[in-house]
Amino acid sequence: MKRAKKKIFADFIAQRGLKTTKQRDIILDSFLSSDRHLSIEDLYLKLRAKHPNIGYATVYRTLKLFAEAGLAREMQFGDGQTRYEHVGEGEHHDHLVCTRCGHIEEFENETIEKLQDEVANSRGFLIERHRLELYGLCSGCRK
Amino acid sequence: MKRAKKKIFADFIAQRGLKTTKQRDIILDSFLSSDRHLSIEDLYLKLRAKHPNIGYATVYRTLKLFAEAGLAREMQFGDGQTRYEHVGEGEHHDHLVCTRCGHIEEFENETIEKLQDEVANSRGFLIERHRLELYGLCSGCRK
DNA sequence: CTTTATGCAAACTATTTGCAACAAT
DNA sequence: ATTGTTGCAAATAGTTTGCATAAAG
Repeated sequence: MKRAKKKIFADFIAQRGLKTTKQRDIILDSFLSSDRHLSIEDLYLKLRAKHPNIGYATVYRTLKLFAEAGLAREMQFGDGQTRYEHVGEGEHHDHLVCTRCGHIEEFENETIEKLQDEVANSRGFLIERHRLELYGLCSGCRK
Repeated sequence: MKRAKKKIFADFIAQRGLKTTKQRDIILDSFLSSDRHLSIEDLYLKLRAKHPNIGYATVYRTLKLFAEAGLAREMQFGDGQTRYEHVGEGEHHDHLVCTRCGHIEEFENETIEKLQDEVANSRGFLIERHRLELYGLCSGCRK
């Protein structure tokens, strides 16, 4: 799966006439073996630990490339930190966000999606995407 | 209704030992007679037209006060602009956002809310609040 | 060789803060 | 008088960009 995603990125790079670089390899590798909702800063710090001379700008630019390649998606959970979440093909999910510890869980619910479509239809809206986030205390933090 | 909200704010101000000022009156008045999802910048520009010497910082600070007083709620729709929406007591609604013209509509759906609670319960989450936004083309922009 | 990528620092955007002058109580 | 408020400019946080140098094709 990590292999498959690397392939996707390699193809994307090739097809756009871009170049394979050491940095992109490192960043992709680190991204793929990280938490599914990593903030840019966290990824940057994680990278710096092993590769002290990698630049912040490169991380930003490379994450944008991942997004264009369809490997990642930019997300904001309102804490002022942009996160990139891992994207699998065609998959979609929503989020539970713990306001205390920051833990993020994913969920899917067919019925909710269906109801959303109904709402949109009744208003003449054509939905492209949506976001649904439930904020509160995770089971761990409730105690 | 505008009157009622002004009363709420006046009470809030009094009860906190804060002061009534010309600026706060002007900003509240302008806020109350604006679009329900106004960006800070839009409000600022609107204000500047009549009151050229009002400061950006004052607008920021005052809007935060409105939020604390329960008159407004801070919202982000991902375009880098913070908006403040009007809040009525106990009311909650979600949003349809047009990605082309920026139009924002509100909707409510009991069933979706109920399903959200179920999801949260099944994960042991205690929901404090949620956000649901449907992005796409509004009826006008579909043509 | 030619073109793209990198790292750094400077630029930018949205927002917040310090502070002296000012207004409300 | 006292305390909170304003407007400005400077500070901050997150992100983007210009550019000379370096690396990939």
